[in-house]
Amino acid sequence: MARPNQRAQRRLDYIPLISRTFVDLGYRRTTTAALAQQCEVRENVLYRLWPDKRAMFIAALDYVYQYSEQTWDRLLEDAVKGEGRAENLASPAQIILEYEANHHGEFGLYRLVFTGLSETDDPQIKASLKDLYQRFHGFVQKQVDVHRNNQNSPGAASLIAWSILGLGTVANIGRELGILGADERQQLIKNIGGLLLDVEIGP
Amino acid sequence: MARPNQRAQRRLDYIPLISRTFVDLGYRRTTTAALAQQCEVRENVLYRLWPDKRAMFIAALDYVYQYSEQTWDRLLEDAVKGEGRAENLASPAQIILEYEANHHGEFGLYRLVFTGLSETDDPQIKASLKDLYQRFHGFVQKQVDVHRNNQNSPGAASLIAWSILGLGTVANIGRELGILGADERQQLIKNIGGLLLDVEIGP
DNA sequence: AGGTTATGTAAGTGCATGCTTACGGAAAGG
DNA sequence: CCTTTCCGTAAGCATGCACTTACATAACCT
Repeated sequence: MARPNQRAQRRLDYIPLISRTFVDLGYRRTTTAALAQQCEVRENVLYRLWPDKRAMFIAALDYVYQYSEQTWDRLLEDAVKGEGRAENLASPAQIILEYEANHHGEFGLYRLVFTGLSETDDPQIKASLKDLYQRFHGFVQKQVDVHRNNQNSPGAASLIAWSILGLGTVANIGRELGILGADERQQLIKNIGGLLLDVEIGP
Repeated sequence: MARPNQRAQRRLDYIPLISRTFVDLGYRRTTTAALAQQCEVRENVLYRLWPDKRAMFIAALDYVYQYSEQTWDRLLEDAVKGEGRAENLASPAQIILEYEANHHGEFGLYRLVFTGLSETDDPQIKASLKDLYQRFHGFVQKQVDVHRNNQNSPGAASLIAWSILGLGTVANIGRELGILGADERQQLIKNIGGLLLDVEIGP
């Protein structure tokens, strides 16, 4: 026997570059040649790590979401640490809203989702996208639940989480198209998002 | 001279079919061959009516949005007529929310937008999309303004309109991916949307 | 050392696809 | 009737692109 394969590691090396390419170009416009160039290898090197282009895209989806969630988690951890001395009353949900209001989806999560939504005839891509969105919604819902102390009707947090996802989505579309200014975007996420967190939902 | 051309009319004949194809397949997966087949003509007939595939897509965008807005306008007219005798207190905004809660974006407007968003490197497509979204936002904002009697801070209606667009967007994504059930979708648009209409926005 | 396997480089293949060209015929105006 | 312009059909072209094959080299294990 000889040479243990390091495919797992190499996948990890290339995935950020691959993700960036899919984010910038979209699924269809991303050619395998472009991916290879971005990774500074030949195309067939990538084909030794994934069976086809679709698999590369799915891996990118997974990576970008995981990376985003990790970022939010770290953000919350840091907030907890810094909270010792101050009268910081912000809930995790508020902290994330504040953060997202001032950042601009730099991971490209939404762009991947948009381009993926044009490929939902492919069962695997659709399934990956579904999984991503469920995790995303679940994550937000958890924060909403904590914020509200689970005190309201059980479905409320889910609805609010969806609404907040909607805010983020439309904020990104507006920015992408150059319609929504930075200040308006900020208000949208922070003010409306903040209102949604505390909204009372009747039957 | 001979034979006045009827290109305008023929464009009108084909655009619904072309739109449907773009909605179903997305921009990239829609081949000119598929468009031609759908219209029951040869490809080159379409190329006599539009300079290229992109122009066909832009025409489809325009058509689908116009059709949607027309539908809402008619809905409001009908509501006004039927209102004579009853104690119907619903505002136009509420009527549209109610309608959208029970329908499912059958015009495919959102699907066109999603697929178009992967083509925003093309200046013409981006410009068309921007125009569409501005009209869409303007339309919703107008309804919100009427509902609120312009009484609040000037920016409020715009923010609320964006939020409602967000609700519609995420509702369509959730449905597309099979995550959001019909009932939850309905609540999202009607209940949360209704709350947003009357929300008070502080400074 | 030697054999096995991963990795690098290069070229190529087959098909899909946006778009074009060529031509025969039909309709309308003079 | 005759000319001019539009319309239908068919074939084709050039390119782009996902994916493959072939082979040389370098790394690792026993």
